[in-house]
Amino acid sequence: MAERISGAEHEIMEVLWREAPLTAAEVAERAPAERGWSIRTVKTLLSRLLAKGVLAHEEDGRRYLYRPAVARDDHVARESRALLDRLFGGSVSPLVAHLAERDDLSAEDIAEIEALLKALKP
Amino acid sequence: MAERISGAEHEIMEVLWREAPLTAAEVAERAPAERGWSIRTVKTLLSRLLAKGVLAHEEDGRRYLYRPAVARDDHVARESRALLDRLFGGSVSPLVAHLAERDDLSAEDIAEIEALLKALKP
DNA sequence: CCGAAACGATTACAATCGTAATCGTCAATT
DNA sequence: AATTGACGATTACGATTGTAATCGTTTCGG
Repeated sequence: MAERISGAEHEIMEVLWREAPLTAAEVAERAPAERGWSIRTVKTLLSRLLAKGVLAHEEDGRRYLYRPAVARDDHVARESRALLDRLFGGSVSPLVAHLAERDDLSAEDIAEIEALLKALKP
Repeated sequence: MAERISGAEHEIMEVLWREAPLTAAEVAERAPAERGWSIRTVKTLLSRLLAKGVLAHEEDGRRYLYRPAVARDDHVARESRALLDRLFGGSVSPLVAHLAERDDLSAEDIAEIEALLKALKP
């Protein structure tokens, strides 16, 4: 497993992580409108995701019902780790430091993170 | 600008962000050994990065000296933002929450982030 | 019962990527 | 002067990606 998911494929996965199972047509309806995908394109992406093993399908008459075969959380964890490794030596604090330096942290972000961390200590 | 840098290209950029200017041969020497790249491959990647405008070159006799044309910080900021947008609704605290839930935060991480945030307040 | 619509499967095709090899040229060595 | 080696430029080629179109088959509406 641990198959690579491309950008367009990811958008499809987001639809199915939000709601599943769905038919191809339903996925197409729920896909981000700004991509302007034809139903054909959506079906191609669904096939590729099936082939990669990150989607599962069950037959519903002549159609398929698709559902995720990997948890969003697992995927998110892998992607996050990859970014931290690639850009920040593998740990989070440099990321936070970086965002702080670039004034990319709102007061809310700061408050939320502090609350989170406080809750972590017993 | 804002050209897309691929994975292999990124490794080349890391070399030049660390030390520049360098000749193609020097970049090849310093590239991660585990990639096992031939000098040809490194040269191809350098050309592509030049074409994308993220590297600059100056002539040194018959050779080129390469140096970054974009700051690592800017690149890192763009990549980080892209990940936060794609996976966490655009803000950092969900990322931290996610890592915390998955026990992916060491005590050190927590301490460092707290120190960082404390330093941010007036 | 027949034609149209809908499905999944297969095929298409250009762009990017990873990984080079070849080509033409110049310079240093014999 | 002829040869060898190093350089950048150009070309190669299969895999992946984005974005579909076509094909063969089934089903549904008339």
